[in-house]
Amino acid sequence: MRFSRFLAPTLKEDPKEAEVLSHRLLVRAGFFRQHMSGVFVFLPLGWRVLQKVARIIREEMDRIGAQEVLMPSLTAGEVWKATGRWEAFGADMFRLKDRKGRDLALAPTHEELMTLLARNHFRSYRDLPQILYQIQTKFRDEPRPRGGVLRSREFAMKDSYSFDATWEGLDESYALHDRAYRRIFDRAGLKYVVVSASSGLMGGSQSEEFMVPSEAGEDRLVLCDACGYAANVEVAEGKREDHSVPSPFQKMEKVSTPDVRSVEEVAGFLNVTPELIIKGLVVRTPTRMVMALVRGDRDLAESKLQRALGEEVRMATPEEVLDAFGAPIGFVGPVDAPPEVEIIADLSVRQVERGVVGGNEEDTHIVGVTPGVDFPVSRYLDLALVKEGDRCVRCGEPLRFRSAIEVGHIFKLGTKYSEALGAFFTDAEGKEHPIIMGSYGIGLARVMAAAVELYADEKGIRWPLSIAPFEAVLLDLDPGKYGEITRKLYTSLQEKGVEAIWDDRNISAGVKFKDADLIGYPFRLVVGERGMREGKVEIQHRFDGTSRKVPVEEAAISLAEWVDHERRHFAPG
RNA sequence: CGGGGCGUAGCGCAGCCUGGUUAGCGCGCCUGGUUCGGGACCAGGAGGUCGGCGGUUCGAAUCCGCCCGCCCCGACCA
Repeated sequence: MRFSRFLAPTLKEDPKEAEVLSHRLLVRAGFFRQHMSGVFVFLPLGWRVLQKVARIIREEMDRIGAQEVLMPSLTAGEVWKATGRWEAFGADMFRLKDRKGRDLALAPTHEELMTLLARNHFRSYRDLPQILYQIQTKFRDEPRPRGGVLRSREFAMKDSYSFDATWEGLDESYALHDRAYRRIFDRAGLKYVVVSASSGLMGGSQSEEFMVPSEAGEDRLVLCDACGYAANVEVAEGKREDHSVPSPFQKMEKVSTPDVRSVEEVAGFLNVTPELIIKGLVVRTPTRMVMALVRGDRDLAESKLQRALGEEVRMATPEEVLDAFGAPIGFVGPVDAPPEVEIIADLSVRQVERGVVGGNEEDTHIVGVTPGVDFPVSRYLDLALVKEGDRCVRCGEPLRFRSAIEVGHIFKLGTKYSEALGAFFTDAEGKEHPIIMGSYGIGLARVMAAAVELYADEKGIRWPLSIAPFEAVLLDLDPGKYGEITRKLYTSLQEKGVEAIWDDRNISAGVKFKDADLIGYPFRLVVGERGMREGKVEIQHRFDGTSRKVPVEEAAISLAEWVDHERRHFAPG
């Protein structure tokens, strides 16, 4: 490819819509452009990277016996209604109607369609296990797209689904994916950690996320450097250093707290520390209302509560709270709560004596209350988010917190979708059972952005060889004089299987160097006056800057060998 | 959805507060010339519904109202 004929519009200045490093660099270097909020046009460079990532994924998915298919993006509303996700997805799902007025959706994911496929074709235990996957565009109307391609509304995703007859089979399919994912991310050159994650509702299910530590990431990780414990904050456990705090309140009494709602406000108003305050969070499940209590210095971990309740959980709306408690959010509490509302508390609450709770009356709190004495608690569980200062549950060492980009997620679905959509198989005894499923995703553009975040330097991007848009660039500094020599070099590199682009533009050398650094090709071969006086060209490695000068005749061979050597770092296995 | 910021040439910005000639600057683009190993120089040139609609005014990029879009923080997010 000649650069002069290649669409790679590089920019000298940062695009103003871009904040995070990878977004700025990828736009500046001409990999993609934004079309609208959360939607991108991938230019040749960006598309090449995506295809490289896709190729690695395909090879590794095929290696575990998965079969590639392609599902539609345009889907019938009924299938989502059948599993309840027509409602569950809410505004996150792009919806439309066809000319006959039929409900349609742009698929945000494909469990439903894959399950339907399984229902039609996997009828016997003899048909199982199976793994199907696709690389497909997903649509989610994110409330707030951000970080460029890190969270977008239309994005390419590899999603696979496993179908098993037994739970042991699911474990096996899950393990296959775990191994495949490690190989994929290793081959893509990423540094990542595998953390346990929220598995949602399908009780006992396992779920792990593949996370690339980066300030640009939206997820928070809890890590233990001593023993290797790693988890998403949503589910992380910690050893608490909680201690109880003496209370200034002698007896239980109502106090007027006009317009004092949050823990900070209450603490300030009553002149006590947050450790004396008990927060009451009201949540809804599909079947009931629950009040979760957490000590004022901690935050509720919704996914922990969800697991404890075994049902989908969401925060109750202000109206629902007012309805049930007769008091607005901010003043509700466990004392004289409606009897049908179960009161469940985080461990930290047990430490509170003569503390403060909401009064279930506007502008009122109750002080001097003790859990278990002044109000009932049906059970004490770990329901709080781990916080700074907590220690590792396994080894007791201090925990570390980090932001990260979620590039992959694997988890055991169970039978939720197969039951809802009637995907049953017949066992050896002729009995029917729901197919046991797993679901596994990788965000292709996130892999791209994560690599940029990981390795970029002040000059620009530094691609891992395996996902670079081109392996090498040939800088022809004087096309008039050395054009023919460079052309030959280029041809010979092609013959040797090195994927190169030839910068033949008739512009000053500085621009070519800057662009090459910005775009981040792993190797750069320079043909210019300085070297050619001695009949030599320069080959430089972008990553560490090492370079060699070699005679022109040996240049192609030498580069090809170097590239080949480098490829082994990213080789499968 | 709450809070904040922004919208002026392909890109990045100034001008707006305090209304008044042909709306500027840098980059990029075009033509000619000189350069040629780290974002060259000189000369000439093209390119604008000042996000949209409405209002105030003799006069609006500038003031007022509504709307749209984009970004950031938060909320939200198998």
